[in-house]
Amino acid sequence: MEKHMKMDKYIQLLKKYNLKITPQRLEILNYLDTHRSHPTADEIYRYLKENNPSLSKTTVYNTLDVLVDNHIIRTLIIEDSGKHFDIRTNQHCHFFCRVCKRIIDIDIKTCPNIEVTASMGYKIEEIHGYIKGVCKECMNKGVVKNESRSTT
Amino acid sequence: MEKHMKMDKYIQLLKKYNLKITPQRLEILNYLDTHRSHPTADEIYRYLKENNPSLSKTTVYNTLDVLVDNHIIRTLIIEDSGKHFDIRTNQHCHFFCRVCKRIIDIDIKTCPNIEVTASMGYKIEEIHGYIKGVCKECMNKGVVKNESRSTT
DNA sequence: TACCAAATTGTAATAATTACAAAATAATAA
DNA sequence: TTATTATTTTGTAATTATTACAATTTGGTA
Repeated sequence: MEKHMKMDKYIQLLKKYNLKITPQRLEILNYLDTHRSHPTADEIYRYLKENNPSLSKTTVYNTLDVLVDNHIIRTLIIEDSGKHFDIRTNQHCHFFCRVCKRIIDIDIKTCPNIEVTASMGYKIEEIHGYIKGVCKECMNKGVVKNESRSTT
Repeated sequence: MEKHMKMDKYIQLLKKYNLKITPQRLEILNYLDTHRSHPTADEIYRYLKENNPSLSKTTVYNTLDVLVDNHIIRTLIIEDSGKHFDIRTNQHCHFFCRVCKRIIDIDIKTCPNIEVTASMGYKIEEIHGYIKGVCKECMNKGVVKNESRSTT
């Protein structure tokens, strides 16, 4: 998709939520849409700072907060390296590879345990599933042996 | 269980993993075993400091690291308020109530998606399931309405 | 009982995030 | 098009959780 088409998409998105349209918000949305590696606020900041030296880190944090509050993006907390952000809001979980450090999207069906939990009287608003281990690419490189030990 | 019986249990546990037996480690294990509310390092520190004013926060962090490395306890990352620690290492997931802020253990069966992920070539080492919403007690107090909106 | 590796302690440093106030700007109405 | 105003952006300072590090102390063993 061409850049101005994408920007138009983000403008519509912001309008839908009654959010003001600012160049900073558009660039941050574009970054998240283009880089689906689940970046941190700092990664987004360092990249966008290149073409916009007056960008403030506070703006990045504020914008991400606003996007999360409006459910346009999701927060991911993996390990303790701070928050990561995900523009995919459909049902999926994450795999963190301890070798290559990537956070990989895993598309799954809703876990039956969720239904069980709901039926116990809990009001469910967010589901976070996160698996840690070694991804298939790193396994194929033979860095790690394959006796699965599940530390639940 | 009496205190000296419990302490004996922790001594055996530390011995099993070839860890030196120190009063600090015993007190931290006892705290985690007695307070299963998934405390943070700081909560543990502030409590134990009362009876042991010379306790250092670094010791609490070091000890928790050692216990995690030996799989005696687990780390939980809920929201962004820092790490929480859990002495239960059997298969379960967590529910975070956004009203009362408690982290509640939910005993569940292994999610079938794990098996699917493993069969795709991923080596699975840790599974973290965390649901956010409103717990049944807070729901019963009527603070929140019950139209479930699942933000997955 | 003496030794030594490991653990504990206190302080200083770091990293991620938030608070805050001043300046700039987007949306709206005249 | 311009003026108005609420919102957003910016930069700096503060905060919080955590880690680094070196000196001191201590648990386990010979």
